[in-house]
Amino acid sequence: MTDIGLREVAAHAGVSIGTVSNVLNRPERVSPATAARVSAAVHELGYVPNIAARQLRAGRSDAIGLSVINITNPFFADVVFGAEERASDAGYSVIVGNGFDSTERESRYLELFEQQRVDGILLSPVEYREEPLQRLRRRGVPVVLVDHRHPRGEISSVSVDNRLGGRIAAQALRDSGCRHLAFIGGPAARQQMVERLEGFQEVSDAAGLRTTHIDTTTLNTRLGRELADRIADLPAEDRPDGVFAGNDHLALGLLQGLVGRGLRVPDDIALVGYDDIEFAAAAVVPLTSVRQPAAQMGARAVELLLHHLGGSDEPVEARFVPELVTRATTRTH
Amino acid sequence: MTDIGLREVAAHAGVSIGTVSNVLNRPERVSPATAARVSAAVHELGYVPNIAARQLRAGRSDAIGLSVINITNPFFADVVFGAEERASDAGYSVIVGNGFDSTERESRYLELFEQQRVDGILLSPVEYREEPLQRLRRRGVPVVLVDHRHPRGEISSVSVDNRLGGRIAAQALRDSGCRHLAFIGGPAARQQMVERLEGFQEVSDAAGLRTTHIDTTTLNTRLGRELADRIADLPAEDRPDGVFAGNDHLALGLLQGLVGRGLRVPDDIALVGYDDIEFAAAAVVPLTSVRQPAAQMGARAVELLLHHLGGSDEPVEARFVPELVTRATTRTH
DNA sequence: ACTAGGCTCTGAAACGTTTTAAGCAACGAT
DNA sequence: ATCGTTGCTTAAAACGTTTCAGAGCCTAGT
Repeated sequence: MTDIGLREVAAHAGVSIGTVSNVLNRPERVSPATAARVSAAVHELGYVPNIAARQLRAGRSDAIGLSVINITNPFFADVVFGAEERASDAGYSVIVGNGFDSTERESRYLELFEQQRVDGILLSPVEYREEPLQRLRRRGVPVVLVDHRHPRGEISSVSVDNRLGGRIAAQALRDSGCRHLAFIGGPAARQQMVERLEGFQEVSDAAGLRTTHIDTTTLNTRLGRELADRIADLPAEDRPDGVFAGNDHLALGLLQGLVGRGLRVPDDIALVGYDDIEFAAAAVVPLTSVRQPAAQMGARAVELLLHHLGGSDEPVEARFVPELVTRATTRTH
Repeated sequence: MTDIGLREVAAHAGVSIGTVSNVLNRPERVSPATAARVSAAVHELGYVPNIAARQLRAGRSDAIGLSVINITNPFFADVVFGAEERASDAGYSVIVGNGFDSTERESRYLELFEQQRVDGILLSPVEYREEPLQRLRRRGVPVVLVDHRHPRGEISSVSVDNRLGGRIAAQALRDSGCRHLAFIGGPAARQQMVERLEGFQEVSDAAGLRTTHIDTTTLNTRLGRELADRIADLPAEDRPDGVFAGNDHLALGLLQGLVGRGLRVPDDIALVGYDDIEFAAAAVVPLTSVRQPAAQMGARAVELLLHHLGGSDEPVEARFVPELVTRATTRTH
C-alpha cells in the first residue's frame, strides 16, 4: 500500500536518489561501500522498481509484444516459448497477446502494445491485413511477421516453407498408394493454407493423381468429425483415398470420424496432419504429421526484431524447413 | 518515432493539455464543440495514449496479473479466456504469465506483476508456497488463488471440488465393474491431486475395492505411454482394472500404450481422465473424463478480485462442481 | 445592476524514475 | 602552492499524463 520508492530507499541509506538509481543501474559508478549500504536498504525496505516511471523517463519499455493466432494451438505455444527464452536472454520481456482466432482480439492487443510503447512487435496475423502494419511502420515500431510472409518482402518475417510442407504431405500420400488426394484446410485467405495447397497440388499433378480441395473456416476436432461424415457418405468413386488436413486438430477429428464410420485408415483412406502436436502419436491410429520447428521460429523472430532494434531497416526473411513424421496413418512400402 | 502526445494534440486543436485529457477521460465536462475539435485532432495526429505516463500519474494500472501453471493445458487456456472476458467488461486488462510448469518462471512473472504495479493478481500456483503470497499481501496487492485453496481460508480462491471429482471418477470405475482401482497422478505436493485421491480412495474403500496410487511428477502423454508399459508388464493379479489419470494428457498416453500392448479398454482396463480436453473424444477409444467449468472459474476469479479491489478484505471461497463426461473407456450397465 | 452559481477551460503540480551537469574531495604532477 | 585529474556524489530537469484549484464568462435570480 505505502509504496516504497527510490526516495524512501535514499533516505534510509542516507544518500541521494540519484545514487540509489546508480547502484541499481550502473553499479560501477558508485563506491563499494555506499553500494553495499544502498543494497541493504533496498532489501530491507523491499523496494520494487516502478516500471511505469522507469519507462516514462527512459523512453524505452524493454518489452516486445507478441500476438499469436491461438495459443491453445501447441505450435504457437512453442513459438511463444522460444520467443520468451530468447528475449529474456537479451533483457527484454515479452507481452503475449492471444488472439483466440479473432481479428478483433488481435487488434485490441496491437493497440495495447502501442499504448505500452513496446519496442517492437512480433505478429502472427489471424487474418492478414496490410493496414495495421503500415500504421505501425509509420509510428516507427519495428514488426516481424511470424508464420506469415509479407507479400512484397518489405517486412521481416519468420516462416516455414509451406509449399514444401504441402509437397511432403502429398508425397507421403502418393507413396502410400493413394490415387485421389484431398486437401482439407483453410480459411483460403490464410497464406499458410494457400501455399500448402499449392505444393500439395504440384506433387499430386506430377503424379497424375486427382485432387480435391475442401475449404474450411476453422480447423478443429469437431469440424473434422463432421467432415468425416460427409466424406464417408460420398460414393466410392468420388471419395478421396488420401487426405491432407490443415492441422492436427482437424486431422484427429477426421480420423476419429472415419474410423467411427467403419473406414479403415490408412487402407481405405490415408491421412496426414500438420504440426505434430502431442496427441498425434496417441490417436486411434497414430497420426502421420508434418512438424514445424516452432520454438526455433519464435527465437529467430526475436533475433530479427533485435536486428531491427539495432537500427537496421533492411527486411530479412527467415525460412524454416518442415519435416514429415511418419506414423501409422500412411503406409510405407 | 516522433511521438505524438497530449501536448501536440492540444496545440493542434488550440486548447490546453488539460482539456484534451478531459475530452478523453471525462467528456461530460467539456463542451460538445471543443470535444469535436479535439477528437478530430486526436484522430488526425494518430494520438495513442502513453500508458506508462497515465499509470504513473494515476497510481492505478487498471491491469490485473494472471499467472497460470501451463497455458498449453486447455483447462488453463479456458480459465484465461474467461478471466479476460470478465476483466475487459470491467475495464481491466489482463497480463498473462505462463509458468510452463516452472516455479522459477512463475516467480519471474509475479515479480513483473509487482513492478508493473498491477491492481491485483490471479494466481494458479505451480507449487504452493506461502511466502510469496504473504509478501504480496504485505504490499497490499489483493490475490485470488485459482484452482487452489488457501490452507486456512485466509485468501480468496476459486476451485473445483476435487474430492468430488475423485469420487465421481471412482464411481464411474466402480460402476464399470472394476475391482482394483489405481490413481495415477501427481505430483503429490499438488493440492488438487491429493484431494482427488482422497475422494477416489473414499469411494473405492466404501465399495471394498483395492486401491493403488502411482505418484508422478508430471502429467504428459509420453509418461502415460511409459506407465502403460509398466502396467501391462504387471502380473494379472497386481494389475489394476480401473485407472483414474490425473489429467487427459496422461490418460491419452496411457490409453494408447495399453491398447498398443494389446489390452482391451474398457474390458481389461477401464479409464477415466480429467479436464475433458478437445482430444478426449478423438482418442483410440473415446475417453471418459471429468470436466471442470474452466471459463466460469476464470470469470469468477476476476469477480472476486474486483470485490477486493472494491475494498473488502474478507476472503471468499468459490467452489465449482466437476461433471463426469461418459464416453467409451468406461462401461455403463 | 449586482451577485451567485454553473459551465468551460486553463495552468501548474505531481507521479517515480533516469540522466546530465556540476560539485566536492583527494591526489599526483608541475 | 597551483592545477588538472580522477572518483564519487548530488541536485535538478525531464518524461506524458491526470487532477485540482481557480479564472473567465454567461445566465438566472434578486
